[in-house]
Amino acid sequence: MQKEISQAVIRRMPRYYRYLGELLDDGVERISSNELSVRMKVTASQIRQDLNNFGGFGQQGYGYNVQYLYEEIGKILGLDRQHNIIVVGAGNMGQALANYVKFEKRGFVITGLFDVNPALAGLSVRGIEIHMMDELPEFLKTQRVDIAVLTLPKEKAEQAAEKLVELGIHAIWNFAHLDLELPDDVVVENVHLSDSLMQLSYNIVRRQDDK
Amino acid sequence: MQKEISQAVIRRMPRYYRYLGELLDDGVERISSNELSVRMKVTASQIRQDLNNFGGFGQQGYGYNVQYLYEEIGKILGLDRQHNIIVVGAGNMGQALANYVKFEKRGFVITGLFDVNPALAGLSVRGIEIHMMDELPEFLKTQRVDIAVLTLPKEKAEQAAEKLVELGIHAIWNFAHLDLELPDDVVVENVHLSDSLMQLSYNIVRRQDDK
DNA sequence: TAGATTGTTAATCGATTAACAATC
DNA sequence: TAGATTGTTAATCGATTAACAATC
Repeated sequence: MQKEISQAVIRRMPRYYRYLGELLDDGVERISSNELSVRMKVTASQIRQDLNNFGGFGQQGYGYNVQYLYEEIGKILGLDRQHNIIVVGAGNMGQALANYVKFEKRGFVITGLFDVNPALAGLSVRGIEIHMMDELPEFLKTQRVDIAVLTLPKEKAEQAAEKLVELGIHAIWNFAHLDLELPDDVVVENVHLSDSLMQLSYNIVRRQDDK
Repeated sequence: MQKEISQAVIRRMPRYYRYLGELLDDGVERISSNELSVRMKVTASQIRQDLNNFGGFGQQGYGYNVQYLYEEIGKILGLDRQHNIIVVGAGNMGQALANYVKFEKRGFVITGLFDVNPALAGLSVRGIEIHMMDELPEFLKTQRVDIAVLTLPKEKAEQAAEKLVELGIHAIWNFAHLDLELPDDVVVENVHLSDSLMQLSYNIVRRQDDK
């Protein structure tokens, strides 16, 4: 088992990936930690320190090859493989995510939508069928699912999460406004939109008070 | 001007608010930092340290009054006032957010949707009209807008953000997949969904590799 | 009053930044 | 080779945890 890498570092990796992708699009071939630090508004030291958690991707006197580093970070983030995704909760948010095609380019493929609302049964979003929750066991028997996106209201989310884990799901992208209590081997990533909005609100109020 | 409070602390405040709200719903009158720490899986020390950034809300030998603390954190987060919001980008994500009524309960009221796509002109979501971007100056002249939600694709987002700031917007909730370069007095809160998904992906891959 | 628990200071831990020897 | 820039160790800074005196 490799040494544990702090979540602070992990959180920065997608941002590096994004900037390197832009550099690649701009036809930039090599970049030094210093140049990159100016663009990204972080220290060059942090960039080198972060990358060296995963390996020595650079070369003294030269810097980093953009293409190579981009691909390596992609691999670190698991973007070199396909992730099959189901969306549990086919309301507005679930449908919006299902319609978002950019994820697919990165290997995140939505293969099914699920809901409890019978009014949605048989409908589909961008060609992806909406199933009822009771079809889930059969669905998971016949195909691999790597990630379940949880976009149910919080009253239904806890129970659905437990069901998902019971059926063998090991990764949940949780949009419900609660902390899921699940076994340790289940990976959960939370998107708490209202927390984010409150943070914004705090910063607005503070700016006004400071004046 | 009060002393600067770290963003690490701010990020935790909405979570305290959520747990206190649940306690309130459960009819709990008082709670000690220790009891709360068990529920929230953080240290009691951190709770007391965090809260004391804003004031002494507790009482020795008693703990914290749930109702009182809930309200005080609400005030800190600016939930005691109304925030008028416009959504710029009336695609799937914009419409999903406009349909999400829970924000309204916390004082975040969406008063208009904007887009550049003429096909959407005149339509409305949950009674909120979709305007064209060129109506924005007039709209902002006639009513107060505190927050602009940016749900445009990244190619259009930068320009729209500049326009918004030019027209007097000081707070942006940014869902576009880029870092906005805006003046210091503009508050930006980012929701980078693909970053979040990549973090999840990283943790999935790592768990598999560890085995 | 005695017991409980805060508010706050001090100690520890971890993350960031600086410095520089290694090396391309 | 000389110059540039990494990889990595050491120093600093900030955040978290522990401890305890203050006090309800």
